[in-house]
Amino acid sequence: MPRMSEAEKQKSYRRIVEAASRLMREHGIEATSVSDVMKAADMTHGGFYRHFDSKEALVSAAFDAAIEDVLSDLRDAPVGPKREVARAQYLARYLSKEHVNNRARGCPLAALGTEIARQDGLVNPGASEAVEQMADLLGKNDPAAGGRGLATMALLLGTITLARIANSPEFSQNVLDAGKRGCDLLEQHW
Amino acid sequence: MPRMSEAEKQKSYRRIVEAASRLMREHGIEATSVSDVMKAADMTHGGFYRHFDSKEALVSAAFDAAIEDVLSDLRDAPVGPKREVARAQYLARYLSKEHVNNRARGCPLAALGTEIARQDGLVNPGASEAVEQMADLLGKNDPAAGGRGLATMALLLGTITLARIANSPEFSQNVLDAGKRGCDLLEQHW
DNA sequence: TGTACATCAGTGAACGCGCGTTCACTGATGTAC
DNA sequence: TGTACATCAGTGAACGCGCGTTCACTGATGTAC
Repeated sequence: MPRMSEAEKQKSYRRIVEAASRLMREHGIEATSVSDVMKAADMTHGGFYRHFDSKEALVSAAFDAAIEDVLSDLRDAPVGPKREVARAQYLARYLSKEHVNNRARGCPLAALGTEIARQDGLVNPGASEAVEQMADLLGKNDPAAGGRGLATMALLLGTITLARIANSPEFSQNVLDAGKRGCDLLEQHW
Repeated sequence: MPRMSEAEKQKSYRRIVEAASRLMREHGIEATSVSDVMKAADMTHGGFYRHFDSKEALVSAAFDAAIEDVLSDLRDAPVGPKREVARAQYLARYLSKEHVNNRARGCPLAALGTEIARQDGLVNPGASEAVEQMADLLGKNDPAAGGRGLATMALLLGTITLARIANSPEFSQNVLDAGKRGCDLLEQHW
């Protein structure tokens, strides 16, 4: 039945990136194979290279898509009180049980952080930019407080990681509560 | 020339665990093969299974060794003012450029955190215990402050992860400075 | 203490397997006239 | 508008490779008498 139309090709591309973004957050980059991704996108592995030069290129696209996925609400809220509401919502959602348990749809930095910190290739510039962007969104409201966004972000990221390592729901909740309190303190006293 | 004496076998075991602990922190668990580890321990891969049932068992031992490596100074300091000094030193070393750049000898939670959060097998109980232990050491001095250790730990972990993702030394240093200031605030106001 | 023998730490070839990537092929799509 | 042809998205077999693990083998170690 090939060949597909240009419009169909774009749909395929989006299915591939979406599947990769989900699977890699869930299982990690190395543990997600090109075949896994293509299966999840309802295709066979052979067609992959009509869309990407390499797995590495897919990783980069999937990471960017995940960042967009997770940051767009906050970024698109107009500066002012609406932004503040969006920010509070963002923090509450970030430090929730749902986020701890739903890696596939959660923050890609929390899902892949240590794996990305090791990669020297294509992803790294995108990841570094993502950190700056997210820190800006979290911290910039009082411009004197340069590092508050970064510290908040580090606390969020670390909290989710620890909450996911915790091997009981109670301990995991303790971690989340400590992270929340820490966030509040940073906000009040920075 | 085999077989080796019992004493030699124990030395081999320690070389394997030490090499694994170093290589896995540096390159990640999945990216470190049994062969890589055995080569680094000056042996061939075949002998590995005289010491471990599987790679998974090695991961567990290597993780525990890394935790011991990184936490023993702090744990062994006697409670009281000496413990406080050790704690301050620990924080300063944790949030240093050297720690950012020396993954192989650094905190295994910062090196492997998101990879371990995904593992359901042997490592997880050890990792969860390590979190509790480290949080205790960091936070317990005023016992009312239950979660302070956890929050501090999350902030440390997240800061190192972000500092390693940052793609310029300046940005990386900004992250470290923000983390330090955050730590101080948690300490003063918790 | 000396001898005979079982044990087993380490070697290196081999196993099946899944990985990332390539390729000949198919046939609908897009294009040129 | 219709026809002839090049393009190329997707298929599925195949590639070399490195993985975790197994195994027959070696010979020094440890043990029993």
